[in-house]
Amino acid sequence: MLDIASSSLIPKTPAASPETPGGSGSSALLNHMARIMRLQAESALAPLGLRPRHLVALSILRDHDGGTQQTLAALLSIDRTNLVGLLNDLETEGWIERRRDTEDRRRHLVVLTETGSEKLADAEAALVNAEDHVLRGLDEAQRQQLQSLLQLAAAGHAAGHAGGCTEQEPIGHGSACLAAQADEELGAC
Amino acid sequence: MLDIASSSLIPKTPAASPETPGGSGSSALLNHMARIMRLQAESALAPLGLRPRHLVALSILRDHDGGTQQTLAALLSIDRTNLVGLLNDLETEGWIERRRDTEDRRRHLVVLTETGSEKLADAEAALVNAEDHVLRGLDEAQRQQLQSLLQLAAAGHAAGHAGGCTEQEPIGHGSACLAAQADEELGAC
DNA sequence: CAACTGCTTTGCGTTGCACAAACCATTTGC
DNA sequence: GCAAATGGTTTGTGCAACGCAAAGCAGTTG
Repeated sequence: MLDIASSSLIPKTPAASPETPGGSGSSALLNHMARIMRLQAESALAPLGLRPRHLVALSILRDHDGGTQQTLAALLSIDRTNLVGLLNDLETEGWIERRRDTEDRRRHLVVLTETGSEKLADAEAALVNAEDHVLRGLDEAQRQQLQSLLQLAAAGHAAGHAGGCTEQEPIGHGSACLAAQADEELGAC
Repeated sequence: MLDIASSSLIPKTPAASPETPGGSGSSALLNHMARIMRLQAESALAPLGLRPRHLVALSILRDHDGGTQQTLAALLSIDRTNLVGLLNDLETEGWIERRRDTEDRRRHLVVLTETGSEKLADAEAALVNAEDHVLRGLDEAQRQQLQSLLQLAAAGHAAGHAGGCTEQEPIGHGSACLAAQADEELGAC
């Protein structure tokens, strides 16, 4: 006999009880919602010549303008050889510039150009409908709340680089953090 | 001259103002945080023989047990040929079963097995540290809040399938939703 | 000046998909 | 009764987004 009660598309219980310490279940939910958002974002961004990974990089650059490639790779948690390719895309379009650090000419400082800032603003305007659609289960206040919490989490992650280990290393490895070292150097200048 | 003020890892301004209608900026933040979470999750899940996409599928199944493959594909927003491969993985491990629908023998109903429920619980226990680490910028109440908002968003997405178009189609296409059709059929039984 | 660092290029491999075509079993509608 | 449609499966191709390794160049450091 068909089990009707359990076959509805509407979830019957939350994945984790609200009182669960450490909030287990966030991982699956983040993955799931991010994937759905990305599918919508790809359609919205394609006419602008952007891909979601470009958007993420430009957003991070807006907040961390003028940092080194090392710190960017750490913030984005990607391999530096992949960062090079990503920045090549953005530079080719004129959205960023690599500027040689006068204090250490081995380094580039990566800055968002005016064109890049405008493109990012265009992209975010293009995404409003996509985000409204994907987040239609939330009201306006809840969307703001989600955004704020994600921003706090991202800031905590960035700050964690200043004080801890790289994301690529699983938790517990004690090696010095590249971003932390770079940040300390900048702080000392 | 090195621009110290703009080179810190700590973001200087939020990506979007809290009063921005539609909360633009969620897309980049979701992508970014999901990727960071996934990197940690992969390490935590590997000893259990799970990958993040397995975790997402098992989590969705816990909430939507006994649904058809069609509705699962719609919920997960993946192509049905990819769903077959994903379910083959889960079935091989004994975490799910495909049961023939006695009312329509073309269909399988996909159910989480007891082994699968246990494996999912194990996975979530393994992820507690990863989630604590990735979300260390949030306090306990904020993590619960984030989880609740993501669950609401996921529920809204699932409900949206009951009443609207598929995720694969960009917003605005008016074709009938497969999941909506399936859910209506189930509701009528 | 050797050793190290920041970045770049090239190459290889894996994962997670989308998409297409073809097929089988079953149901539906005329 | 049968053609058309449906649910699922298999095979194949291609692509994006990575990780990782090796090698090399320019520049800095001790």
